[in-house]
Formats: sequence, structure tokens, C-alpha cells
Amino acid sequence: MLRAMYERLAEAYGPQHWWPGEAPLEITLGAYLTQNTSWRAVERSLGNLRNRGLLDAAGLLATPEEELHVLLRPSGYMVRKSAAIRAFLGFLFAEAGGSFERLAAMRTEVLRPKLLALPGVGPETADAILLYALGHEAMVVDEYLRRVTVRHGLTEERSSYEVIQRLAWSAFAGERGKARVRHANEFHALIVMVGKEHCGPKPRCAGCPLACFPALLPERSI
DNA sequence: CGCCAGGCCGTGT
DNA sequence: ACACGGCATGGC
Repeated sequence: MLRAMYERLAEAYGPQHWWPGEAPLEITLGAYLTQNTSWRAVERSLGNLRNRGLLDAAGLLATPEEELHVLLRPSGYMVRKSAAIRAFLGFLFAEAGGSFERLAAMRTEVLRPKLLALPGVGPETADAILLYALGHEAMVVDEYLRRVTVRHGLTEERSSYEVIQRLAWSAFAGERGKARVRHANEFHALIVMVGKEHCGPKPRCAGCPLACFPALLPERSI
């Protein structure tokens, strides 16, 4: 079922190739800043950093907290996000000498728990960093994917992150290695695409590429 | 004005 | 383990 949805979305929206050529630092910052926040607001904050030449790990770490608050203000939660980003940068230097390449060389099973132990990093942020900044085999689960699976009768309303993640991976059971990474990358990007347009708190099913997938529970509105 | 946005955390049960 | 409120700002 998930595989069919994936292919339908890919057909409808085409290749997303999220964050091609973007530096892993900027991707990581985006992963933090977009928490419960629109991407437009995130771009403003990233623009502020770029204008100050602060898309740089060492430079960011040397930036006073209060200045960071001002720069990150447009994307909200500035106190928490500033502290969280600084904590990550400290981790990056302590663990990998400030090199994303070296960080990426760590095994996922080792790295993921370390990321989750950082302040402001939950499962979605950890997996987004692993997948999009570090190229690991990670599957990102977000509110949109949760709604899609619930509204199609595939998961319970209160399913855990892990349950939804396993279901999502079932779309790529036959894939290995780089192909798996590529599919996970596209899958989350496509879910966000369809999610923004059709999967808000109130579903907007008109014109949705997934509308042709009948809900397994007839009384549930999709 | 009210609701929402690509979550996470501390607290109380 | 799970539910709930708070966190900040901007768009519509």
C-alpha cells in the first residue's frame, strides 16, 4: 500500500531532489528551525545567517547567544532553537572535529542515539539530519505522514513514531543501500508536498493524488 | 481575531 | 508509557 502511494506521489509531483548541493550545515539548521514552523519562516532565518556569513559551524558557535536570538527570531522558539543549535555544534566538534564528513562516517546505530540525546532533537529531527545532511538510511516521519496513514485507515490515531516509520519502510522492502537512501529522501519530500496541499488538520481531498486510495474504514473521511 | 506551521520537552497521571 | 500545555513568530 505504501509503495503504491509512493509511486502515485512520484508520478504526480515528479522528482523532488531535496537539498541538492546544499551544505550539510544548512540542512541541519533547517531541520532544527522547521520544527513546528513554516518553511518560509525558516528561509528568513537562514537568510539572516547567510547575510552575516554565519553559515559556518565555527562562526556560529562563536556567535553570542543574544545575537543568535535576533537572527533566528523569524522562525520562532528562538531561545530553545538557539540553544539546541549551539549544542549540536558543540557535539559536532567534540565528536567529529567539526566535520560533517567525519560525523557521517559513524554508524547509524551509534549516531542516532547520540543525536536523540541532544537538546531539541526528537526522532524526526534526528532522522532528518541523518537522511538529508549525512546521507544515512533514515526514514523521516512527520505529522503529514501520520495524517495520511491514519486517514487511509493504515494506522491508529495515536500510533507511535516507530510504528509509522516501520510502515513507511515497508514501501522499500526490496531496496538496499544508496537506492534506499534515495527513496527515503524522495518519500518524505513527497509526503510534505502532498501534506502541505491536502493534509492539514482538515483534509482537502479535492485534487489530491492519493484521493483514489479508498479508506479501509468507510466511515473515516479522507 | 483565530488557527496553523515539515516538534520537542517538562510535568502529571 | 501516554496525555497535555508551553514554547515564539509570521501568514492567512
